[in-house]
Amino acid sequence: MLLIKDVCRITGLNSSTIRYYDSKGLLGEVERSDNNYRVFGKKDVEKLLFIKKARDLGFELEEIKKVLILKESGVPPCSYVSRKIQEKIALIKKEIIRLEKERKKLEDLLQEAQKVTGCRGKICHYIEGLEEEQELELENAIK
Amino acid sequence: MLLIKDVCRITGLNSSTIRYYDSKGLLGEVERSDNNYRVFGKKDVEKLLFIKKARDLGFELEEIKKVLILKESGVPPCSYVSRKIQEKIALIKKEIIRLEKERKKLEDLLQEAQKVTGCRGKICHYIEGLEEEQELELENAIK
DNA sequence: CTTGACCTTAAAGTCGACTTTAAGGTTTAT
DNA sequence: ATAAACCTTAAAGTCGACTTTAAGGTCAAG
Repeated sequence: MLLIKDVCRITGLNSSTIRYYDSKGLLGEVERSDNNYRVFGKKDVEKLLFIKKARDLGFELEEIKKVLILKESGVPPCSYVSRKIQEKIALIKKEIIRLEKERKKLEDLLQEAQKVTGCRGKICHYIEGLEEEQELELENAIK
Repeated sequence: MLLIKDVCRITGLNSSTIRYYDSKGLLGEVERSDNNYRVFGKKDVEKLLFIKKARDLGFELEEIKKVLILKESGVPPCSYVSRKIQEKIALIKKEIIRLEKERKKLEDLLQEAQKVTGCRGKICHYIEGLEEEQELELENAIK
């Protein structure tokens, strides 16, 4: 019913992205016309819109593929999806904590380093953090 | 004074990583022995420790290279580094906000979807978010 | 009959920071 | 003399989700 450029228009996806998804097996069997053009139906468009949303939620193509395959084979994918969403939330929480630590580290560094007038440190005291402890170790290691 | 494996021991870096940094020009001119082995001095080890710290703070190799080159040519890299740190803090803030939105989105999705009993949606209502508005558009687009 | 707008595939390129592999040279100990 | 433990380079592989390129087939309009 639809050729690839129509599907691009409807979904907002790039034609090469759609072919890529197809090549990765996310669309199952896509119908072909006599001249070997892909012919997309309503189901295909639904799948593509689904893929787009799932990608936007941070799902990987492999995860999405699994969902689509479960669905295709009559198994409700909801529990899998629900679990994945919970995993993603957990990962995001972790990542936020990591970033907040990172941010604090950088802010502290900036604060500390700005107290100093002029340029200190072997290369740059902003990054080296003014420490001198490693000095001795290094000297010893070299000799 | 030091061969690469000694530098690995001191810095905790992999030998191929050190060679990689060298190949990218981060170490400047590294001395060579008669048999063409790299011979590292105190300065080189300092640079490598600096690179390690900077990488840990989220600096890219190209940024670090610039710092090292500034330093080498006698220009204090501090103002560049300070600016980069501020940029990184800004990026991290943005990223945290993005992740918090993402997290809220996923949590809302989970909450909403769990109200429903059984499996709804064309593929999975967890991801599709129960909406039906797009339905008509799609129907029209196909015909 | 040719131009332009479609469509196809396979393969390579992109991003960054490495890691791995292949093929080989050096040095030290046994 | 040979094995072990170093060292070297260039090139390819890795991760994921694409994008781009090259080379070519199809189809309708002018």
